[in-house]
Amino acid sequence: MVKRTPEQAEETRRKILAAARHLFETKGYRDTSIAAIVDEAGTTKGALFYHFSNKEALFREVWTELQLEMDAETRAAAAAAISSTDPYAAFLAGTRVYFKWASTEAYQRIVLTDGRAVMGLERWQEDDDRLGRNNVANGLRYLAKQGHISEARIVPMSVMLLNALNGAGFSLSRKDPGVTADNLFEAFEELLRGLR
Amino acid sequence: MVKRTPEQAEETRRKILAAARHLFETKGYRDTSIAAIVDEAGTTKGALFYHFSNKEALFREVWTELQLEMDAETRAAAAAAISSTDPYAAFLAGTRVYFKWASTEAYQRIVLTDGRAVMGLERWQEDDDRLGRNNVANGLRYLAKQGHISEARIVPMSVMLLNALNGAGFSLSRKDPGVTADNLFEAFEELLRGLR
DNA sequence: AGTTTTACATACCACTGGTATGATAAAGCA
DNA sequence: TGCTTTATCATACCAGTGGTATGTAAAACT
Repeated sequence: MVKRTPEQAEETRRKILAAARHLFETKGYRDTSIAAIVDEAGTTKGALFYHFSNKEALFREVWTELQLEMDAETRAAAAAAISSTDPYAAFLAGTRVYFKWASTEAYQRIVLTDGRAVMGLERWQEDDDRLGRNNVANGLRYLAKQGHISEARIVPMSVMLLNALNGAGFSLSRKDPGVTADNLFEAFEELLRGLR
Repeated sequence: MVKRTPEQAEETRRKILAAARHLFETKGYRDTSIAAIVDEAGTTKGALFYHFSNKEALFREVWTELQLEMDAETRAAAAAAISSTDPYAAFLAGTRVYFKWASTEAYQRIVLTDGRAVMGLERWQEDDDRLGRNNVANGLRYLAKQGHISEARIVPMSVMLLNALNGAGFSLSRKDPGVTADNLFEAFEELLRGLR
């Protein structure tokens, strides 16, 4: 049988995505061959190239999947932590969750490491802007309205703080001596609250 | 003629390195084939694989070359800027130079983007520690001795500040609206001086 | 002078991402 | 219901890739 019902087709597409995500997360983009993906998914190259135009497009879908999950979780955490006493609370809750993501091997491999190299810089920046950076910028905008940070600094600060968190994630997973998750995040909080 | 004098051999090795560097900088690791490198270098695959064990080793040499150049320049700038009035002066001078490097396409491609993806994380971290991060950590150690920053924060802060600068470099070269080199670096300085 | 070693050049190979073609069952239509 | 079309793959194939094996000539050494 070669033709399936739409539900069956959707299922094979899902299987391919799952296999690709698993392999990209554990072995990285370069060391994951199309053959390995379809093997793990239990299908063939024909199916893969029918559902995805090429390896890079498949990767981009996995990338987006991860980013959307991260985005939803951080936004939810920030929204849940809005406080009337501490204006930093919501922002810090969101960044804390992001930091947790940035400490996972999956996020590091797919988003922070391979993402930049595989997708061109242009595309990576486009999409990255929409998610991580926009969230940080929005958080900072809120703090700026309260007068805790300069309005003109929102953009540069959002870039730097987001990358600071990325670096913190790498540092944690590389087990730098004397570094823990709390340790790192407190340092980040100090960095943030130090802004005028 | 197939065998050359040692000087000639060193020359072809140099040519291969130069061609590889040029192509890695402009096209990236993945889009640069061995054939293209030896073509630009005016030699053959035999020569390349005689001088370098594989494509990754060749890349790592280019990577190290760039890092050493950056390292020398930043250290020199920091040393030249030591001031008796402002304890931050030397550190800021060094980071300013590093920021300049982080804004170039070459450094972004080779060190910040492809380096992580090509070399494994382990190797990248090893070498990165020796250079960029160690310099930042030393600068912070100096500030800590003067009491401008907590001793316990040196490691986490060095990671985060270095990555903040990397992000700033990307932001600049991507021409984020309302962002300039001075703009970004002033924000970085604010971030640093805000630390207790 | 003869032998060994260095510095390549060339031919070759397994594998890769991607394409072209073929096959078959579902869906649309008369 | 029968016929055609089309969606969903499976298979065979291809150009290009990083890497290896082999050949070879000049330098270096004894």
